[in-house]
Amino acid sequence: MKTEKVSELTTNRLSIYLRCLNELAASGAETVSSQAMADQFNLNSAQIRKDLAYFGEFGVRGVGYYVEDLSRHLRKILGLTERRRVAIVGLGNLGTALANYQGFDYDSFEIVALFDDDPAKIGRKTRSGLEIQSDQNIGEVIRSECIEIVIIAVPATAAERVLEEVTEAGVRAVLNFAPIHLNPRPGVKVNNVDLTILLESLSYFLANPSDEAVNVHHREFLRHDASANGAGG
Amino acid sequence: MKTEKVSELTTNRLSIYLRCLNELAASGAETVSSQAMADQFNLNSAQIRKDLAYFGEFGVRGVGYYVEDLSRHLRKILGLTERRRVAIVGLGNLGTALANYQGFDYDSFEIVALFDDDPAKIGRKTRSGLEIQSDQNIGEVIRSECIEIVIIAVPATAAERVLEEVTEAGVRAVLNFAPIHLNPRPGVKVNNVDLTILLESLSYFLANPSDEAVNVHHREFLRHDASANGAGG
DNA sequence: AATTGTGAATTCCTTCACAGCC
DNA sequence: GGCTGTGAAGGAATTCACAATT
Repeated sequence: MKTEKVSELTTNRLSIYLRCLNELAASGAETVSSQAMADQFNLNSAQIRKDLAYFGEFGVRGVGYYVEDLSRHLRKILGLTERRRVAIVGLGNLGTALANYQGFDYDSFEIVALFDDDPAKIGRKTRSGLEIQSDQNIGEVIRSECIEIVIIAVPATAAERVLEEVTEAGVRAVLNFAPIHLNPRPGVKVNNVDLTILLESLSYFLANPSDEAVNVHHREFLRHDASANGAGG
Repeated sequence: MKTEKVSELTTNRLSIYLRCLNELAASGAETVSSQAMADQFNLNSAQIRKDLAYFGEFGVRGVGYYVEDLSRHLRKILGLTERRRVAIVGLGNLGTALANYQGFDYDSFEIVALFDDDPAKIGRKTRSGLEIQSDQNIGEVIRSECIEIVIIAVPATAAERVLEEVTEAGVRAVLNFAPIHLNPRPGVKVNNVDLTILLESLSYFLANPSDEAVNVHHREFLRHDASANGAGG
């Protein structure tokens, strides 16, 4: 186990490995080798071993990794053993979709508050029964509800101010869907999903034919991109 | 102007520069220096100059870049001078939100078809008046409507098959929101938005306090992922 | 004087290759 | 024999620093 700083490229891959392990566990596999995982994602087995080695020695030589055991370790490393309270700001199309999205792991992420500035929306409830609140109260509610993660789904023009407010209230983790570069203060992390960049990247690809498309794809996936995605701030 | 292969990290940044130039143009600025742009996004001015230099010599020494001129070049490079026809597959919460999303540049991206496999949804129209079609016809419609980009917003279990079908129909650019790793065939590009990875990355950050948060943030944003990115696949 | 364009240096990330262990 | 963990090598992306240009 090393103490040097771990790259976000590495930690993002941990999520991918965890997903893989979940599937393996569901299919009844007891152990898995780094090579087997690497094959699934078209990446290098040494990279998987190295990624894991930043956090400990989880494998057994000659055997591989015990699926359940490694899964438990990764969940711990990723902080998924605690449930994080999440708020969504901006209940337009995207915000509403996210509020109703069934794909989150509700053991790890619980949406507990919704904010909007449109009086017509305030007081409405989403399918899950959660009520949309006035964004006048953001700071107060974030504190009282112990919200740790905020999803920004407001227009670009409002995003900066929202970030400012939630940061002021102590939030240190933000997922931003507004197509704008946000400058968080030190100690605050913003992950960006920038649909404009993602689409323009496809446009570039279509406009500039290349014969190495697959390799490009794989590299970018496994680095993210964070990209997340996409885009980041 | 070089002929070597351009990294996707570079081309994604072009989108960011273009957005910056749009704002500058709106504010009436005639020229801009790489340093001025770099300041806005907390990145290195040499990187901007180098990114641009892959595609030509757009600047004037001692002056900087002419905003309108560089903007035009970037739009051309990114293929935004042509309008791409887009389809969305899967009209759940997310797909519907995307179908109604107002943030796209409609000069460059036009949503022209919606597909779902739920008989209850087929025939319904979105706010924009576009009708949801049966996904039985995906291939046929993609060809007849000349669709170049497909947005996958179906559950993870269905994503692989959708990719297969649209690829078979000739689509080479895909934006995937399903939380699964897709293996596109050569010549097909898939950009991924993996909300699971993006959230888990925030969870990791919260679980592992570090004092270098801001730097990490900036680096990841400007590289993306990815992420798209967030996440990629 | 200011700013670009770029070779060189640096930093970061990935892959190789093998010793060590089961 | 098979597989992990990792030092060393290789490759890629960023940043430095300066010559070239207006």
